[in-house]
Amino acid sequence: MRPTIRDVAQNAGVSIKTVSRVLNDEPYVREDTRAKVLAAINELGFVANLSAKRLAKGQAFTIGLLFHNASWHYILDAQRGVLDTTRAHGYSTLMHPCDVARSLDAREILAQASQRLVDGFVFTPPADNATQLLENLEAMGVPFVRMTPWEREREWPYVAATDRAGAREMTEYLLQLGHTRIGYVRGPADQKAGADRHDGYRDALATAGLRYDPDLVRQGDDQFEAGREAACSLLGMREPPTVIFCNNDEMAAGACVAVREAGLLLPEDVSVAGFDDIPLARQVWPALTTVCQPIYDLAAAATQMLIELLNGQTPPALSIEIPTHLIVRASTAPPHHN
Amino acid sequence: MRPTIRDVAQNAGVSIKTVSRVLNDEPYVREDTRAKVLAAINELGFVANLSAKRLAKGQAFTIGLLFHNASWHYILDAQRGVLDTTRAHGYSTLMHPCDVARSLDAREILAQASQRLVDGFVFTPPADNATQLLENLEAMGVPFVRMTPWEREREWPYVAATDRAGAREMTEYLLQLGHTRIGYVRGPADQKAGADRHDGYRDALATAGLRYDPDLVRQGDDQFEAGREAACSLLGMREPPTVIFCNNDEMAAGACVAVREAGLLLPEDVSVAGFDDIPLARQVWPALTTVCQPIYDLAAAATQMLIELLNGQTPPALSIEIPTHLIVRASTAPPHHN
DNA sequence: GACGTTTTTGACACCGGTGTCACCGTCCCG
DNA sequence: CGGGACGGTGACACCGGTGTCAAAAACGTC
Repeated sequence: MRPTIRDVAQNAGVSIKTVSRVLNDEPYVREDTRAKVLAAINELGFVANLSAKRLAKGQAFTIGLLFHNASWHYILDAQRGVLDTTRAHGYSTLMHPCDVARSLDAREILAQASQRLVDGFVFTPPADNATQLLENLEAMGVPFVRMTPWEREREWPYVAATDRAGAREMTEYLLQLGHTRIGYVRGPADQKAGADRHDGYRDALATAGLRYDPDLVRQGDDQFEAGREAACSLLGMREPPTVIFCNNDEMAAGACVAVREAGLLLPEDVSVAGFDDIPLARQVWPALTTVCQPIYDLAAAATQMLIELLNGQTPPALSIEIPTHLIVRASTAPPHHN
Repeated sequence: MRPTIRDVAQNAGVSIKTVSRVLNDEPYVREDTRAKVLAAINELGFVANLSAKRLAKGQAFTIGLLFHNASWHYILDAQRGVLDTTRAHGYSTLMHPCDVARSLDAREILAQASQRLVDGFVFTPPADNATQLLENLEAMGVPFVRMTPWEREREWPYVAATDRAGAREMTEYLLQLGHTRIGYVRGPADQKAGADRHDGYRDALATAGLRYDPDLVRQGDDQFEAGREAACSLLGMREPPTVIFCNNDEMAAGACVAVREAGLLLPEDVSVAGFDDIPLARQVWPALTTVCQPIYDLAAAATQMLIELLNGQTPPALSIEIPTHLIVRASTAPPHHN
């Protein structure tokens, strides 16, 4: 049998409460008592039982990380950001791939909170269509932080990248290269981040005095295949765009394939740009010009904020925006004039 | 306050033990009693507290998933396989990115078991150099299953793909295309799976009556950059290979870039082949010829086996091999004869 | 109706920690 | 020297379930 706190107490000749004090670095323990207890702990090889602590404290010391689609590359970075932060605070992380918009999954999420499996949640996008779920969590007093921009009127905490500014910067760069017909592949309709990027694209066009042309815009679901299809459709136009800017890198990789399949040269005939800067962006040829979104930092910040909320502290801010930056690689070039 | 089992008992007019019986579908509860209890549960919105159950049962109902490098694409598939299986059995999964060969990380893994955070572990490769850790776990009575081939003399359970046969099949396919100088990029030296694949490569050469030429072999660490460097080195030889077969897809993607950078056509001048069939294999251009390793199934099988071990059952087998299969895409072609 | 067997139920200890509060011993001060 | 403040400690209830075991109820048999 593994030793318990009672065994340690007996071995050290003190009460269990005193052992507990030593374990938790509480004040009011004399130095020599502390030493006795530590010696006993060492001698017995005692390690505290987390389940007992959780029960007694009424806390799980665990946060749930919700994400939609495990095939999304950036999830790995988000996971690392969350895991590193929780670990640093002595918390655990419960991964939960799910679709927050599905009521079945929403019920399961609420159950995890009810079962005291987790103390709070970090949502990665897309989580913009789960108002009902969020309201339920709020009513249950279960805190959460979302990794996605959010309208201001709700006081729900979030951490986001400067999506709009990032997309504007990319579009300005493309305009500067000389492109005037810039194809755009949007993300899912229900995602605020995607909408913001789209707005950034429009901002840059407007500033440059160019008309926003809906014919140059396609809708995708952020997956590779959607990027390929959207690009294929854009390239099939009578007057196709000279560059295709996608809502994320995975779709941009798909667009690259579509360019190749159309028998065109990349980037000489058509340029392609992405968003996110996931590892894939460097692993395709030519490497993708993209907007770097520091997902690890976003995730770490979201987790930090959540843990502060759990500890009853007031985080310095309930919304954080982390800047993106343009990364120019080889998939973009000035337009080909024939 | 959330209702407890005592509230339910009071509301239903029975003892807490009877409520517990209903919750756990134990026999010896009269139908009408069960109905009364269920009604009370419903009325109060009672959900059992998992922490209490864990303490009482002395089990965490959680397994730890250990993996080395979160940037490896196949980790996502492995995660899904593990998560789906644990969830189906009412278990949770604790992700733990770590380097099992580092003693600091090994200590943390042992601590997780001591703290009763987890009941057992699934190891994803590389975990071939952690004998010390595995022996400690065995001594503590903490079960584990490894996703990697393993020598037979140790009775440690594992789940693996048919790495050797898979690499042989690929090499035979390349030979059949007409290649005779087949470059090979090995995986890390301490991984059994990599060694097996290398053996499969040699098997096929031997069967075809070709000499194994160490000059055509490079060593990589399974990352993109290593594949690029290895391929670059191979292509710089006086008589370079006509195809480069890599230990995994990520290095193969790197090799593709090296071919491009050398100003060569892929696959007309040089072919490239990978192993694993991760999503990346379909997202580069041309799509990679590779060996499909059903990682999801491997992970699910490993988890299933672990849970059976935890429940004191004897799994049907303590080692499982899951077949791989060749996937021919566009990155391979007959050699260019000039 | 008495009795043995099987089903159904409850009292209560227990899992291994934490929180509350009373108590003891010192020290300081008037 | 009495009394208040405070550092240090322990007794014990408590967190919310599960396991044990004995008692009660239901059932069948003669």
